[in-house]
Amino acid sequence: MGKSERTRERLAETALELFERQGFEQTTVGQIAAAAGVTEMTFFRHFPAKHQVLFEDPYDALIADAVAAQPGGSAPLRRAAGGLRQAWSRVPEPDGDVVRRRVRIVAGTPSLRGEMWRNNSETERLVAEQLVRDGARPLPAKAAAAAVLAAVTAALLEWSVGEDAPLGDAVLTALETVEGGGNE
Amino acid sequence: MGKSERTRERLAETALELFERQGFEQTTVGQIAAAAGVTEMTFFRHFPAKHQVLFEDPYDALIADAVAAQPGGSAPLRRAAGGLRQAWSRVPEPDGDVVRRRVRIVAGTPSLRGEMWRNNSETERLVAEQLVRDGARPLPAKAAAAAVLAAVTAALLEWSVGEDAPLGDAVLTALETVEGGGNE
DNA sequence: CCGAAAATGTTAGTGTCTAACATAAGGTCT
DNA sequence: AGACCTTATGTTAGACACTAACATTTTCGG
Repeated sequence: MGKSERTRERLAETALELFERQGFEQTTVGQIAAAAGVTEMTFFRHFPAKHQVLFEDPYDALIADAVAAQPGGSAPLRRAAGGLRQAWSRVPEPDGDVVRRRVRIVAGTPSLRGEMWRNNSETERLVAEQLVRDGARPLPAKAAAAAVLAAVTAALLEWSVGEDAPLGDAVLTALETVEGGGNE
Repeated sequence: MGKSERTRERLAETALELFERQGFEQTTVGQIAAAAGVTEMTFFRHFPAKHQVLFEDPYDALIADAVAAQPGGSAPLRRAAGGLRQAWSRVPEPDGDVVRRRVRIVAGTPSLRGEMWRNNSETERLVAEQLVRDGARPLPAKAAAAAVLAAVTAALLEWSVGEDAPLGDAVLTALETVEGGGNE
């Protein structure tokens, strides 16, 4: 394990603690760096922006693949939802509660919610692309991708502030809401 | 018409032109202010942030009301979609092409897409609240609200970059995609 | 025309983030 | 172990978005 990874780890953990204690906006990058024993510049060498300490998800490719693996012929929304469901079943329940702590910060900070969405938009693009490749028109493809990802994101945010219901349940409920939404 | 409104108008128009010509990120607030014949400070007196020159929508309340007016008893997603459809029918087709020009900028600037989402989150909250008031559980309510608004937003973005199909068509297509998504 | 209120200007500062260059720390090979 | 190269970190300087406090001008009703 290189020195770089250790520093990165230390910065991420230190930042999370400070955010929890005094809020995201009230915490300066200088404080994080000092508390981790490095300089401000070093922080930006490891994370391109302050908020990026909270966003490290390699799920994008996984989701796009799962969408591609969905059976063709059904409606875009159904394919997208099915893909998300399958991708979800392959990912282990989040490791520790680090994910929850991070999302909790995001949920409580408006500017970070915006960042989360921006983060999602790459995934959204990949999913929509897959749907188009499978015969959907561009607009329905994008609408379906956006809707499904928004629902899952909503589930994630809701889960983070709740007590300790499993994340899997929240995600499934959200998917059922969009997918089976037409009939009661 | 007070002087304040005239200055605000001038700033918004000047900003839009500069954004179109050289991009949002490449345009500084100082440039906008100078081109409009005022100071940087004056800009921030009229708009709390640089990106806010592009976001002036008073639709929130309208949408929430329309959702509230939906017939009870059906699924959250259907109520939300119906509300959006109804709200849409009450709003006149966008005035000039100023809306399109603005959204086009947003569509082409990742950080602004994030801001757009953050802007939507208030509307999302109101819609979800209405759904809960009408008997839905919190999570399905939030998922439905997020999904429907995300779909409409996707339609808006797609419309802005397209040639000149009517915005109404795009919105209806997006709503049909989420609402009738279960069956093909 | 006068005076209060609103609009704008000035100055100074904080915080995020970038770029260029300088130093230190790590490991490799002989 | 010691020279050597790579990688991690430090330093300095600066652009830009935004805020706060105070000064100045402009507008407008009486």
